Amino acid sequence: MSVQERKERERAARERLIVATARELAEQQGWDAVTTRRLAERIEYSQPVLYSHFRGKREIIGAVALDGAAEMAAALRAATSTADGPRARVTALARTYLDFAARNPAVYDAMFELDGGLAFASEDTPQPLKEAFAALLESLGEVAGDGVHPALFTEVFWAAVHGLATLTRAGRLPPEDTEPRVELLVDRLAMV
Amino acid sequence: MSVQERKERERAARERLIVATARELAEQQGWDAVTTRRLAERIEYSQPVLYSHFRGKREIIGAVALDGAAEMAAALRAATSTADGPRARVTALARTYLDFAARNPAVYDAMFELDGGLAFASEDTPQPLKEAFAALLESLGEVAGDGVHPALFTEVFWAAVHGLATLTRAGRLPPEDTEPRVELLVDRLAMV
DNA sequence: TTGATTGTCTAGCGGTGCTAGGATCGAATC
DNA sequence: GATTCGATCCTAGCACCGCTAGACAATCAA
Repeated sequence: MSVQERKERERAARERLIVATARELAEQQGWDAVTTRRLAERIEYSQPVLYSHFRGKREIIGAVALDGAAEMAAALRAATSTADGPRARVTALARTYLDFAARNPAVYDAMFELDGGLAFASEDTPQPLKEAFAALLESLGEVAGDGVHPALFTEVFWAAVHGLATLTRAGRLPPEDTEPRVELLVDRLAMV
Repeated sequence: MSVQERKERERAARERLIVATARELAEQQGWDAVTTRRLAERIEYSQPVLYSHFRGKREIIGAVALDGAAEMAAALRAATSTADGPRARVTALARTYLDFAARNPAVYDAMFELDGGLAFASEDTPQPLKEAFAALLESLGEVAGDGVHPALFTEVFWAAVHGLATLTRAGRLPPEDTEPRVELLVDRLAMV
């Protein structure tokens, strides 16, 4: 019995290795560089091994996205917990969000730009994604304003920050003015 | 001399055909389906012909993006010109923008999601892109509010609408509540 | 009519995601 | 301890991708 358990442990470890390596490679050289061959070579197994863990490349991207979502949720929660007052929490939230996107571009892409085969905004949305959205909702709901549904407000605020993140990273917006943009956004949207 | 002119006309027509076909194919089956082979087959020429017009696939995407930018700029201008009052203009602008993105997803992707090799936010940004941004700036500058730089306000508003467009299309946001989102956004951001 | 130039196509390169089928290895049985 | 047998993994290969070299045909100038 113990033999089988050991095998399962090793298998789980290898799966984590695959996801971590994919993420690392994506952050280093972009997702285009994450080919099944390169990934297999880095983990020192042959290509088909990847397919014994994941249905295909898209599922690997999805796994990276889930890891990222959990990490981001934790970062957001940490940032908002140390700020006092609803207004300060929202500012910290926005800054942390944009900071995460800027520091982990490949992970952010996996979460929101690429197709990782994940379900969003439905019942079978994976827990880490719900968790990340809940972290947003928690702080943003406080400043939605009277008569505005917290979820609706969160969606709009999130969309705005997401837009800033992606347009900046894609070179559509010059990165220098990020801070005044955040201030303007919070100033106008948050009804403190 | 006339012979050469005819050839140039035919060549230009073929280039337009390539771009239009690429756009059509992308809207029908997504950009993944736009391969150089399929595209060549559709225009009834061999693959290398494409490379006598464009450096590669990315440049074809860029051409579609430029077409789309001109079209979008025209749509935005048309929408704002028939609305009266700054507030109504901004609402019309946002609705038209989201409508364009929803109706032309592949073109929108070419403009903002994919790499078309275009320069943004710099001197050598192609004219149609500048034009589209100018159309945004024209209406949004009116409602930026005192002491807020119009360009900064435009960037933030644009990012918000862009976020709504992409998150909705990627299934990250349910599409039903688009209208209340727009209203909330205009309500809060526009200082009428 | 000849020769050069322009235009286009066939064929092929190295790469991609993914998979079928055979080899190998380790655990359980005799 | 030898033998069976099933799980595990790898080699080899498929069809497709973006892109290009070089052969070929059509057109023009002399």
